[in-house]
Amino acid sequence: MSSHTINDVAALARVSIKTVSRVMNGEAHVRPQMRERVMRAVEALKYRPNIAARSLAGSRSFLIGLFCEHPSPSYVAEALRGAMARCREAGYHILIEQLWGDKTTFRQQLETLLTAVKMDGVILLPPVCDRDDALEILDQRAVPYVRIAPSGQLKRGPYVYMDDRKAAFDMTAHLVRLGHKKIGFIKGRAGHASSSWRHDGFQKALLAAGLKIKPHWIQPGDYTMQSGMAAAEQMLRQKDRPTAIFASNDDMAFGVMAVAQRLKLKVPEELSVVGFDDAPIAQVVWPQLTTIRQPTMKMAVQAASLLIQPDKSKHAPKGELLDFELIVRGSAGIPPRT
Amino acid sequence: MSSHTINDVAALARVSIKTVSRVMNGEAHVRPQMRERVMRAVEALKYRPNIAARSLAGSRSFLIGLFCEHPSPSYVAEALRGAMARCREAGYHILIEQLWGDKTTFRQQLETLLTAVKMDGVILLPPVCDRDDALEILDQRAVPYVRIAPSGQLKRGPYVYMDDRKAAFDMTAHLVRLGHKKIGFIKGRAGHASSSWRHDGFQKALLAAGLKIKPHWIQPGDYTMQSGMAAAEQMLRQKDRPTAIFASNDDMAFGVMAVAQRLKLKVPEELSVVGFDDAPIAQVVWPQLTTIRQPTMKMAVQAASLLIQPDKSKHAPKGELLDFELIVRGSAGIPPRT
DNA sequence: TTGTAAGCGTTATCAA
DNA sequence: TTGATAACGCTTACAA
Repeated sequence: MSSHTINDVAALARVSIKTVSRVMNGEAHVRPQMRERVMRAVEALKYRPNIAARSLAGSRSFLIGLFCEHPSPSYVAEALRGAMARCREAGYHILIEQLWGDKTTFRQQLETLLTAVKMDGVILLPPVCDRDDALEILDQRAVPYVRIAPSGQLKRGPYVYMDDRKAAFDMTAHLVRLGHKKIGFIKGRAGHASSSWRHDGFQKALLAAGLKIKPHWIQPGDYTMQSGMAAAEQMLRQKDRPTAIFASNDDMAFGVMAVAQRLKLKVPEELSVVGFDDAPIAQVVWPQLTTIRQPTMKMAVQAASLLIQPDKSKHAPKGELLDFELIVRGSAGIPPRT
Repeated sequence: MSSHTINDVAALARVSIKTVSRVMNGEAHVRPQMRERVMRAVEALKYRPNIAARSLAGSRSFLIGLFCEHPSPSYVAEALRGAMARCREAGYHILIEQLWGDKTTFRQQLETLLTAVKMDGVILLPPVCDRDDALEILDQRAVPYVRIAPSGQLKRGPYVYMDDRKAAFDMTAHLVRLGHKKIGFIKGRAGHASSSWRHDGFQKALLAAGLKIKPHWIQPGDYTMQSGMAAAEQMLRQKDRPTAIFASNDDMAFGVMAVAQRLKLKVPEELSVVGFDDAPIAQVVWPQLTTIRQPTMKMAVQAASLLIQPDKSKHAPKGELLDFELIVRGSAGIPPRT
């Protein structure tokens, strides 16, 4: 019962271990007849190559690192799902690691990690994917990596992403299509690349629709529910208030909904609210939130694929664009008649 | 720069590789002087033992598996945090794996996994921790495991858990202390062990307080928000309605809150609502939900510890009890005057 | 207390 | 197209 080794398989198939190795790795130059003989022995013994031995002897470890700063955000779970699914197909495994701290701590953690365990590649989740020090160490050690939705350093290495600007554009266009002419916007945290992209998309869409951009309909925010509430207060307490509010993320949109409720403004009859992210809660609040969904799982699948089957061509694109999803739920409707 | 091996360290410290090995593994019978000489070399070269080589040669792999059915639930992230923290201290790493499916699929997945990679131990999260087939395979291969909050098979192997019955008892006592005499209860999904424990604790507390248990104040549920809404309808539409409702989990409590809002019953002024789990949303709804918090992170720390330093004593307890937390927030208050 | 030598289960080298 | 044999970096016996 104790697991068999390559020697057992070789003995049973009456070939050398090298031939078994060739078959297991799908190498060429093996006669079909031999291949089949080996496969039969493999099946019979339920042989599975030992990952540690492979890692030690060969150039592959069948281990892929997934680095995050914190495992709680829902996109981490999504990414995990995608990465695990793709890895399982290919016989790879996910080593999940938490990385954080100032440059010194971080560097030490990462160096220790990389020398202790050889990884065939690494998937970098936000915000780790935006750390210069991480990229520097990985580059230096020639550990392949793919970043998920990075917000900067786009020339540094391969990444998968979605177009925040276009998503914000489309969401705004959706509101316009519903008939809204007075649309408010709550910006994300200053300094975050996503903040400016989303804001940009919003403005482009208003311009394209020939709508006015009133300064007091654009409020600052920092991606927290509190900031969403504050921004909503500002916009809704005024005489000339918007009929729809586009918050740069879901948390702020929930803040808007809370304020609307307090002001006895019915959503969506009197005020449409839309967000960005599709947080799990978006389906729990009432009305459910119209929002943008990042294809996080697909991104992780893609990232894992890039690491498992590295694209040898020199012309491999640095960034792979994946489609977002505009999720229409109940929180946005036609504007009230005036 | 390319990572150094044990030979480099031995050469630099002018000792044999065996001595280096002894030092790295904290073995006894090494003179302090030697130990220090080795340590200096280790520091100088920033040497870290290669995990694959250790795994192949020795009895430890420094790999701990974390098995879940789905990575999304918030307790998975919590457990991940705990396990990663504990593992990092000890130089271990977390291999996270998704396991699911019918007996055949599941068995195949697990067997493949276990023969491919040697793990020093495995942490089993719900609901995987309650699968006979999982325990059977692990037992058979003598892979150490610790289950987190299992709901059955308590004699089969070590586990960490919290006392659901006592938690439900305490929560009920909390409502009684606030002055409630008419308390409704929504049961969890039939068949789940937690359902009966929680129900049991509730009943014990009512008895202890000398309060009546009215049949129509106890409603069935299945842990979904919908079932919570249905149960709340039943209880609140009647003349003689409870002043407080204890839902067996947070999702159902949210359902209760939604119904209360629809019926224009103010929470907590006219109706107190409490839940169980401390889901992330519990802090987002308004009023915030009074609930019970499982010490999931601590459980995972404990579980990892048990695997890293296996308790050799024969008297090792099968189950380690950890304290829950009763989190008092705004959704429960004193009952309305009649 | 220290060191030598033999594996661990693969892949890589190179000859057949 | 195949196969002996030497790594890979470490732990484990066992000897000194």
